[in-house]
Amino acid sequence: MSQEPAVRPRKQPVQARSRAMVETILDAAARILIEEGLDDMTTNRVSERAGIGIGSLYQYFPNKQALVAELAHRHKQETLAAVKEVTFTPDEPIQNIIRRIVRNHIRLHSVDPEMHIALARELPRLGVMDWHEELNHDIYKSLRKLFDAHPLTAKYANPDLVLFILRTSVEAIIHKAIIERDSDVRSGALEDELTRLVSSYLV
Amino acid sequence: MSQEPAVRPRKQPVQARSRAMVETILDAAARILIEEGLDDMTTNRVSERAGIGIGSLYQYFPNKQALVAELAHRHKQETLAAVKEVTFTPDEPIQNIIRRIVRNHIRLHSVDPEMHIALARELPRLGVMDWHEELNHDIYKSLRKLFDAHPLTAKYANPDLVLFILRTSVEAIIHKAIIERDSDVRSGALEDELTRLVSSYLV
Amino acid sequence: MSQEPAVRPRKQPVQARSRAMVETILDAAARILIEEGLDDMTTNRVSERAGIGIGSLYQYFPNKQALVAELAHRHKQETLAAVKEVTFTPDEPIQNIIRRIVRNHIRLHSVDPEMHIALARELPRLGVMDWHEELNHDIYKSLRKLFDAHPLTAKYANPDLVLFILRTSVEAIIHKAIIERDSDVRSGALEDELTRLVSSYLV
Amino acid sequence: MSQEPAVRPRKQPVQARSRAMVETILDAAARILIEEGLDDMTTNRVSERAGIGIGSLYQYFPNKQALVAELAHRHKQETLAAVKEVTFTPDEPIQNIIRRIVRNHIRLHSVDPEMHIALARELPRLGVMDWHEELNHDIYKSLRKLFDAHPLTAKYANPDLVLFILRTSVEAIIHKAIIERDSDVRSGALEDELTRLVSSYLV
DNA sequence: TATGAATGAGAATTCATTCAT
DNA sequence: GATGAATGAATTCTCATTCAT
Repeated sequence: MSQEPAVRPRKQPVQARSRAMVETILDAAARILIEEGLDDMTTNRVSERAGIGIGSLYQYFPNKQALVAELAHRHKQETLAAVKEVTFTPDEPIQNIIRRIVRNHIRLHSVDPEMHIALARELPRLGVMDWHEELNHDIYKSLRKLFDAHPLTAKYANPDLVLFILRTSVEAIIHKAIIERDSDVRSGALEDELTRLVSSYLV
Repeated sequence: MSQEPAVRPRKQPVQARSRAMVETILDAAARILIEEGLDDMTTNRVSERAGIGIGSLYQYFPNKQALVAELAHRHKQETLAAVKEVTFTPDEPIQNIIRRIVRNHIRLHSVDPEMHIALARELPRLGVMDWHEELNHDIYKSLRKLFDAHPLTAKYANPDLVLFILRTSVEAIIHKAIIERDSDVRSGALEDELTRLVSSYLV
Repeated sequence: MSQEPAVRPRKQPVQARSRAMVETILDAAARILIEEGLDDMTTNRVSERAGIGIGSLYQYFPNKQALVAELAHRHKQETLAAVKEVTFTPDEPIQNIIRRIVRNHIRLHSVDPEMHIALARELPRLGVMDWHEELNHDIYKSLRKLFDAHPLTAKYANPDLVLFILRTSVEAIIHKAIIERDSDVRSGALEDELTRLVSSYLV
Repeated sequence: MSQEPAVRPRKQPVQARSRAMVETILDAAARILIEEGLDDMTTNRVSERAGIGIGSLYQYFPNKQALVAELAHRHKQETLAAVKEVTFTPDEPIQNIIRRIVRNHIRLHSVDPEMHIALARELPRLGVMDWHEELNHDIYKSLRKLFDAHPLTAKYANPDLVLFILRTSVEAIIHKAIIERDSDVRSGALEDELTRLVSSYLV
């Protein structure tokens, strides 16, 4: 408490420590969320597993909700980061375009499947219905572009509904296939079939 | 004890009261579940909203879990009751068959949409993943029959995956449409598009 | 409710029925008390096991406490009924007298050992410390007479303490032997040793 | 971190606080147990009387059972700590030996009589029948040694029963005398009489 | 800044007792 | 009288959050 002159590492990496701590906390939270669910993910257990004090956790997250929100946010970011916006030119064969969109979306779901499943399982009751939506935003934009660019749109009385159907089915199928049909995902069979589903529906 | 002329079934007061109480409890529970979620559906709040003593609730439901289970069970029964197994003859136009299957499934989800949504939101974390599955069983059986009866099957290398895709997409689309696109459901537009989706994919 | 003339058995054995009901209730209570303890002997369980309505139980016993009290009272009565006050003449060999006292007390504890054990286990916390005392009253009186009749008393500076010691030891030994050393009780070995203990101490 | 001159053990605040809290809780629990019994010793009342939050109680005792167990454990430890195993040589006058054993056992019961009484009153129904047994273990060992060392044993057909009788009577007499005959305990009269009881029985 | 002891509102559940039928 | 459905105070225990050190 008196004169500890040049003892402390100069230029204390406060930010670095903070970041590390946040990382540690989120890792612990993620593992518990995935393994035991949101109800058993108590803040005390998280801090314990993270090897830090519960007080420190509250230094970085004002409440449990914020912790979960950050978990979801991170997952979304990581996921979206893995996605390249699909671009195309109107004269490109539509099959190719669709296949690229589908492939992109499958990859998007493969980033951290465990977390994806856990969040899909736990978040609905937090009123975070838009979380999934946002993840779908990319494919939505791609499909939208496809619509607007191609003369297909004219064919449909209710293009909005068509888009809704495509989005929803592609999303649900991939989500469930990741959990239940891993081999089909890996083999490319899922990609083939989804491409066919969308293509045949659109054309 | 002998001739009581118009012996109206006397409505055994015991059973009648019991049933009424169970009904009251389940109604209260359902409303809270739908409006506020499973976490806020505490046994005390349910009894309070039902206008009965907490002890009475436990007279009929040994624990909270049993209450939720009965809610889910009821919903499943009511839902399945609304479903007529779709039958058809192989020479019938496939479009018709598919349309009937789709229509049936839409009706199945329209029984008590609020409860359907609430259960879909809350049950996953109770490990009741099979609940949705069971509800889908009917459409699954119909689609399976369609497969087996028609010479379509031969066309697919992986008929199992095709079936999975159809089931999942139809289910997810209807589920979400009920929530988000009520007008399309009512207008029949959803039925049209779904029929088209399945038809074009299968043929 | 109207005219059921000579249907009811004339001279309705109201009292008999009441008695039978009380008996049934006490039997059920006794069994549960012995087998599961006072905490698990809920009034509802008792009425259920007795095959009667809970309301009927409260017709005869104003509260749970009264039920336990009656159980204890009955046991005491049955026990004391099995005891013959030990009488003797001063010129009788003291060994014989002591043996008869001891034998009497052993028999006293053998009446309904299970209930005896159960009550000894459960009653202390109800503040019924005097229950055991009263049961000992008989041996106490016998010993007291022995003291007063024989010239032994003079020998002791504190005859009250001597009596206390005898009462307490005989009681405790028999009580515990009934539970733990059944064979010694039956073989008469306990009687022999207790007689010796008292005799050698007194003379 | 180097030379802090008179580094008084700094009294780790953590441990000190924890200990104090545990002590406070146990004190409150003990008082309620003694004064009102186990049934009225609710966890909330204990925490209230201890002047702490109920949550704090559960920080140190995982459940009510653990609290009672610790109370019993503490009492046993304190009691046993007060006892010096009685040793002797075979040629020592047996009266002396017996007197020392008796005296020892009396002291053993005098440690915290209120708690001793309360535990004896409440523990039986928790199935903790061995608690008293263990406390008696010391006198048992001493008596056993007396038996094995002296040629007395040969005299008895059933030495085991004799030992049982001695143990049970000495234990019961002391236990009850502490409650009912405090003056005799203090005056030494009890010690005298007990010595005489055992001596006359054994020789 | 990090800590973790302390908190207390609130959740699930039990059970002695009442009273309308 | 007999019944048993209904009651609700009371009990054990959890967990998000605070704050003194």
